[in-house]
Amino acid sequence: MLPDRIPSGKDEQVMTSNTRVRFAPSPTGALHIGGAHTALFNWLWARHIGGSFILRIEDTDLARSTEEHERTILQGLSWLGLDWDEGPDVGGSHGPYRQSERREIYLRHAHDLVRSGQAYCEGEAVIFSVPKGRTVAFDDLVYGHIEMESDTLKDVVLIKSDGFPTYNYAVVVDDHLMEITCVVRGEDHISNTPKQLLLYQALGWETPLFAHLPMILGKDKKKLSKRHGATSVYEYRDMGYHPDALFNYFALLGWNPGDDREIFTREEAVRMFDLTRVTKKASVFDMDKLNFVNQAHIAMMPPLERARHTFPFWEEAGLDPGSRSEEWLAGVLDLLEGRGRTFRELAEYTDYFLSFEAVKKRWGGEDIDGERRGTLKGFFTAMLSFPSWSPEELEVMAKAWCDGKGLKMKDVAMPLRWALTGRKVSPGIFHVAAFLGRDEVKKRLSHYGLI
RNA sequence: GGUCCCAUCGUCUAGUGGCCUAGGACACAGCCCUUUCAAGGCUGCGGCACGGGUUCGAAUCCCGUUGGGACCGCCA
Repeated sequence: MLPDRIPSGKDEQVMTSNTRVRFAPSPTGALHIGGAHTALFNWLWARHIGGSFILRIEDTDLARSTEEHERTILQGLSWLGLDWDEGPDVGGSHGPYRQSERREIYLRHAHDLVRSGQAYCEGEAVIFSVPKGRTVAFDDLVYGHIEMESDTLKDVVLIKSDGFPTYNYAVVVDDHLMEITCVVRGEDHISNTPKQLLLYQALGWETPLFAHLPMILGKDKKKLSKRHGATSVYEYRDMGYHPDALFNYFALLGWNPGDDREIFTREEAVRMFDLTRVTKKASVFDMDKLNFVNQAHIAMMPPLERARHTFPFWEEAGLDPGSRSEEWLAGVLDLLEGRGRTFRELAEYTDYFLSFEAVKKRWGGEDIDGERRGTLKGFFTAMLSFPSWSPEELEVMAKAWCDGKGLKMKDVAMPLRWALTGRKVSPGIFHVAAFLGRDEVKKRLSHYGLI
C-alpha cells in the first residue's frame, strides 16, 4: 500500500511528470523562515524533477487567518522567486485551493466515516476513533523507516464545532484529492503522520510519499522566534538581502550538493537538488553565513542590477539617486569592489558620492594643525592642477610627490579620504577622487581650507 | 509524563567499515598585499557526546547512557 521505492537516479525520468508537491501555509502571519525553507525545498524538488508545485491556503483557523496575511505570504514567495503551478490566485484543475472554500468536501468524507462506523459525533464535532492494536509505519524519504503503535494515539477531531475541519484531517483530504504524490514538510509533522496514515486507511485512499525536513533553530538551538531577530522574509528584504542569496542560504540549510559548492544560482540549485540528500539534523540559522552568501551574490551580479537593488536604500538614507543615471550609480558601486554585505551597506558606504552634506556631518576638518595643513595645501594644489585625472596617474603623481618630501602615501591619502568621504575607510581614495571629478574634489578640499 | 526524531569543529556540512593521524565553508586569529577598509592569497585554532559491543579494522553497524528537539489542541 505504501510505495516503498524512492525516486532516484534513472527512475526519475519515468516518475517525473506526475510528481506533485505542495506548500500549505496558514495565513496567520507573514511568510517566516521555516515556511520559506519548506516552500523552497518543495519548489526545488518540483522544478528538479519536472513536476508541479501547488500552493494551498490552510485557513481553517477562523480567529487568526486573514486575507492580508495570505497576500503577504504569496508576495513573499514571489519575492523569493518561487512560482506555483496551481494555487488560490492562479487556479488549477484541483481547486479550490483555500480550505475555507472546501468545507462541503470535508463534511462529506467525515460523514462517510461516521456512516462506516469509523468516526462518531460529539455535539457539533466529528471525531475519528483511532483503531486499537495497529502498528502504523511509513518510510520517510529523509528519516527512513518510522513506526508507531496506534494505541498511543488519542481519537482525532475531524470537524470542529464551528464546522471547519482540523489540520490533521483537512491535510489528508486535500493531499489525496489534489493528488499530491509526495508530502514535503517540516519535521515537526513526523508525529502527526501516523494519525494521518490511519485516516488514509479509513478512507480507503492510497498514501503519498513523505519527506520531512529538518527544522531551523535559533542560535540557542531553540525554535526560531522573534527573540532571535528577523523571522519574516520581508525583514530580510528590508535589511538589504538579495532574494537569490536568501534562496541560496536556505537551500544550504539541511541540504548540500555533495561537492564543496556553496554559492550557486537558482538554476544550478534546481539542477543539483535531490530530496534524498537532505540531512536529518536541525540546523541553526546563522547570520554570519547569510551575510557571506549575500556578499557573494552581490559581488557576482551585473552592475546595473546591483544599482537597481541599492536604489531604495539610498533613498531611505535621504539621498537622491534619481538625480543620477543608472550607469553612474553602477559605477559608484563598482568602486566598492566587494565591500559591503547587504544593499543597505552598499548605500551607506557610498553616501558621499551622492551628497557632500553627509561628509560635512561626519567631519568638521579637525585634527589638522597649521604645519600639516601647509604641507597638504601644497599637495592638493599640485594634484588639482595635475594634467591627468585618472586614478592610476594620480596615484603615481602622489607617490612621487610624497617621495620628494620624505612623506608616506598615507600622510596625504588619509586627509584626502576624510575630506572627500568624511570617513576613515573607503575604496582607493584616488579612485574616489577620479570618480567624483576635479571640480567636486576642489569644492570639498576648499570647504575644509585644504587648498 | 507518554510517543517519535536527532547527535562530526562555535555554526553549516563531507563522510554509508579500511582512501580519515576526519575534508570543505562561515566565523575567529595571524601573515602577505596595501593610502584605509574590504576583496584576494597563505597559515593557524577547532570536532566524530559518553560507555559497551560486533569486526582483522568503526565517525560509519548494534545496544545502552547522556544531551537536544518535536508532537501529544475543536492551532496549523
